[in-house]
Amino acid sequence: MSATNPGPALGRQGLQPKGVARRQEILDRAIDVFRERGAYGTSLRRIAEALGVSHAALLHYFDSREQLLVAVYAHAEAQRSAAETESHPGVDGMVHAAMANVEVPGLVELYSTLVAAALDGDDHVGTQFFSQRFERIRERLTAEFTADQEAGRIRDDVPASHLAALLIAASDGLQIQWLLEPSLSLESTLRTFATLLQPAAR
Amino acid sequence: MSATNPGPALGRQGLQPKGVARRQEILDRAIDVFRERGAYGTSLRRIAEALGVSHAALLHYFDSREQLLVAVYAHAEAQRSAAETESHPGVDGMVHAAMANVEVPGLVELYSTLVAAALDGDDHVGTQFFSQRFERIRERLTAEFTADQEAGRIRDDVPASHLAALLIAASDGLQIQWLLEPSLSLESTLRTFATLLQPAAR
DNA sequence: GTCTATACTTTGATAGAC
DNA sequence: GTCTATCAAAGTATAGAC
Repeated sequence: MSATNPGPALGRQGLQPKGVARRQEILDRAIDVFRERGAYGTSLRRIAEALGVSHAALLHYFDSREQLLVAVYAHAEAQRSAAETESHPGVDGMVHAAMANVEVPGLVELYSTLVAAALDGDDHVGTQFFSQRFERIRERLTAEFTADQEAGRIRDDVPASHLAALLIAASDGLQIQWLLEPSLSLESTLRTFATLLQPAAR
Repeated sequence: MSATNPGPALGRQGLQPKGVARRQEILDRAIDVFRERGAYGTSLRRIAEALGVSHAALLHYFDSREQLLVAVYAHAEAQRSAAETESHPGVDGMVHAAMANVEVPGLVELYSTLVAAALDGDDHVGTQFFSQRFERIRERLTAEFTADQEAGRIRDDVPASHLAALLIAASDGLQIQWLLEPSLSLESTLRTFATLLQPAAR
């Protein structure tokens, strides 16, 4: 998971600089709530209670609960991916990100919950966010894989775009499987995917 | 996704044969509700309304809403996987299953929602169900891949168990990405995974 | 602009009547 | 076995204090 731009529209529009700053405070604190209690029992009132404000106050900065949750996830992702993504490109970066994700309690659960909600037919906040997020990461990985193919570092008999989508899917899916069965090695299983990309030996 | 045994404990215990039959009726009808409205706005009262009963009646057969939803998913999965899985083993079976899943409105959303909830720390009904489901499918695929490796049909320089977990993860993740971006080809992308498994040519 | 107070609606769940 | 009644919690929306 990575992001270079948290994107706009993840909060109520037309806020003053002071309001934007306050919104950051809310997001910072809200993340802690998820670290403590997970994503399940995290109602607006719980988050508000942890912040020492009323739940209605949160809706002054976010149009809905879902918008707040998406903003929280985007904020958490942006906090790390700045340096993380660029330092470890390709498969290696995904391995590092995946391992970092599963160590933050509630983060994968939050991600999975929001993605599931984004699949709903109606237009949710999450639908646009995660569609764009998937597309952005696919494009970045496709470019990297294409370069790898041209340099002969990985096999070139498969479309780079397919490899990009597969790697994202594998990373997301393995994080879930690992949380339900920690005995399987998230790292080595993901690295096996990298092995599959090696050019036909000999 | 596959299942040979829907498993027990997906409904209130100690029901009479007549009650079990009624529970099947409820599940059959509940699936239709998901086909029509998706998983999002599917409350107990909505399902009950479609059945012509009160929401409290549903809770006579299921301990909670989540238990009902898990039973609905297990029922939907069992309906098809009986013949589906055995006729198409290995990667081919997963491709068929994935393509069938995304064509049932709300099914992937229901699956993703329940899996996300199963990640919660507290013991949910879904936690046990999906843990066992993942383990069962991983074991089946691992056995198939191991046989393929011994027969020289796929490369044997990677653990079959890793390939099993990767394939499940890729299938689950790609279904989600496809629902958010139908322009990418679910089938050919998944088949690319099969290509990666081919033994080192030449 | 920021926030509290308050009320409205839906929902999951329980208890007890028939 | 099913219903009605009821409850607590939650998301949402509005009015108004400061």
